[in-house]
Amino acid sequence: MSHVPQYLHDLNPEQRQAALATEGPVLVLAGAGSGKTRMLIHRIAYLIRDRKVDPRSILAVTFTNKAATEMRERVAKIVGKEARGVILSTFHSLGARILRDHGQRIGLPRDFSIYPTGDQLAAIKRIMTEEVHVTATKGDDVYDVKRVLHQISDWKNRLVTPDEARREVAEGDVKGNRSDDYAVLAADVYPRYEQSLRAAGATDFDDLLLLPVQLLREHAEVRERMWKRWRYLMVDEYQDTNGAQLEMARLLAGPLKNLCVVGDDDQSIYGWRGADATNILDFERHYPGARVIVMEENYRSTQRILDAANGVIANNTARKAKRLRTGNGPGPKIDLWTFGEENSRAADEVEAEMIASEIGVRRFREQLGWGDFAVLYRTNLQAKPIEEQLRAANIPYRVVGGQSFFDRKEVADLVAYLRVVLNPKDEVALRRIVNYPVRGIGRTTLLRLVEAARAVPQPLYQTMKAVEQVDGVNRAQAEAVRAFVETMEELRMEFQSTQAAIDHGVTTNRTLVGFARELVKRLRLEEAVRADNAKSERAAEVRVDILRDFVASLERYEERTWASRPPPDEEDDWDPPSLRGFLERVSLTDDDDRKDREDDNPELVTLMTLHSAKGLEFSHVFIVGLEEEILPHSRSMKAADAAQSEAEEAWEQFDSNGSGDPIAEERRLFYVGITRARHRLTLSGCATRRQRDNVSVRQPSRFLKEIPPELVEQRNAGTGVTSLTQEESKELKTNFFAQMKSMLANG
DNA sequence: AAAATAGACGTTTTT
DNA sequence: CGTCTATTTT
Repeated sequence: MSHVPQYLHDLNPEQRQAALATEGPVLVLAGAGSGKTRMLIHRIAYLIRDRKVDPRSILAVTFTNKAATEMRERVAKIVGKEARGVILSTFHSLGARILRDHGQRIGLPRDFSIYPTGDQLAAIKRIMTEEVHVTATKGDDVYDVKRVLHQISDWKNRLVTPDEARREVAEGDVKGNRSDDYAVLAADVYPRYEQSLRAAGATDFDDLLLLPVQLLREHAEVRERMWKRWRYLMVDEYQDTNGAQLEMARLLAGPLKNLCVVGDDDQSIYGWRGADATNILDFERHYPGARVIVMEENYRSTQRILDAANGVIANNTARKAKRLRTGNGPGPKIDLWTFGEENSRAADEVEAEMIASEIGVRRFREQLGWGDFAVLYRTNLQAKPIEEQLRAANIPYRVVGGQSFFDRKEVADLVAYLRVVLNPKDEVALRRIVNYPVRGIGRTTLLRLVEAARAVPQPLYQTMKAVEQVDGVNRAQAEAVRAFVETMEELRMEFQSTQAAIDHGVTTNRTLVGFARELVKRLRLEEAVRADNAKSERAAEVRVDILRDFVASLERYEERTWASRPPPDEEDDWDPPSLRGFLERVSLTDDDDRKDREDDNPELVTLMTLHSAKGLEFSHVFIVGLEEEILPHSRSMKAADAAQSEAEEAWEQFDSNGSGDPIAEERRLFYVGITRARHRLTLSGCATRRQRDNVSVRQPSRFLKEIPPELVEQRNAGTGVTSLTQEESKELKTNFFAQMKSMLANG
């Protein structure tokens, strides 16, 4: 360490320390905006350039593909094309990769399917009705499929096997609470669900973590191979790891333990998905002798914004004490806006309009681009009024997240066909397409086929191939099934020869996209889409375009994969385009093509949830809907209440600061939102809000009073009449504003 | 088996 | 309110 390379002078002392600490376990507690990505990039560059480490022995895990891509680009800027060898991926993609290469050892086919959430629900629902014999009606409080799935997913994320789950439930020890009907039901469904996944040659998201852990635990040769391959591990956003990811990191780090984890316990916002902030808090216990580096210097925000953030987060106690500081100036005060109804327009509409016009004015006065602005909200629903007002004001915007392109019915149907072509055992996909487009294979016929398949048991597709041996299927129906199987068999053969040609480097004109187009044509999928939308010509064309867009994304995948082909001597990490590869991307990276295109355009106002905003920054940030039941969300409030009354029943002290406290997580979410802002932060809330067809009265978010009042400039917008009587609405607003004021006074 | 009509139902966050 | 679902009708 006698001489420090030039490029490391871009780092501050803590960042540099972290970048240079390449050997052994390292914990980097990196506050928001403290340049942790920058540190990681330089660390990777240092390993390659100065420690002469083979790039291929470096593995860096991030939480989103977007973060991984960005990191790769930035590393490439320093070290050039050598960056290619570094594996940068998400835990889930890494898991998929390990399973693809070694999953056969635990009985998983190479071409396994990945069930997205909708398919998981479909599978569980079927098990509930067919096997457990309970009525799975959506919304039914006792048998809500989603809740069952959530419980199973929670077990899987904690590496709890079906047997252990059953025991857990029997002992009444589910999540520290006493077990309820739900857990009992879920414990009943869990083993059957696992069985159906295995029978279908399928995994779900959770399996992409769980199965690699199983594989690594049980197969020493695989473990050792990984250890030999990856000698330097980095995990970003470590506070968001769940039990399975914790274990996967441990197994991969092996005896060498060159594991550098980076995170911020204050930004742990995925508890609902099984993430456990205790993982980062306990790192030093898990890895004795770990080096700990704290990065508190913030390069992003003004002092006022940081003071607000610090003020809010200080109310959480189960945390590593950190206090962000910055050399940036104080900056403008934080705006706090409150809205009431105005001229009978709902307050949330007024709020949205105000934000739209403010963005317009600021852009003009401060010479900014649209891309300098972001509007953040708790739930995707809240995007709607904002979108409407931005559109009305002719402000270009993009909405990040929300329902994915791949959840669109048109796309999901085509994906299902591709999945069956690749893996005919994939029953959820098969059932989705068996009568789409309509081909005379109805409910009854399907039921007979399923019964026959279960009786053997064998995959449904297998039974369909031998349809004439199934009882109770008449000739016309059998003919329909036979025709379907025949088409699918032809398509499969065609696919297999296409894939084989590609794999063997035969550069004929055979492409996957060519095959997909043929499939669409042969099955008349575009016609089917038009038929489904017969009422509106326009809607039909939009949907057909979506379908074509998806096919085009396959084409881009193929082109890009060829383009990224490395020189022959390092080709062992590269595979030619494959349908399996494409489908894997489709399920794990929510449509990166589209994101790439949008990110290239900086001239758009960004709308997104607080969750999606993590890791990003904007000059001007608006956080809307700062009301009780939105932030904190009503669901978290209910969960907190439930936890509290349970504790009271058990005569225990309710630990409102435990890292599992739902309200504390909501507070962190707010903290994440605040710290996205570089220059100016605007918070807003409504005194009333329209929901369904009635208007509800709102209370200001409790988190607002945690911001030191001297940082805030308050503005009350909205006067005039409402659909309520003038007096009522006036009173309502007076109350709201009075509350707001007293909070600020006491705060 | 498909279409049409009535009805319920719900609304967190996402790899 | 508007989206999806269940039931009924043809």
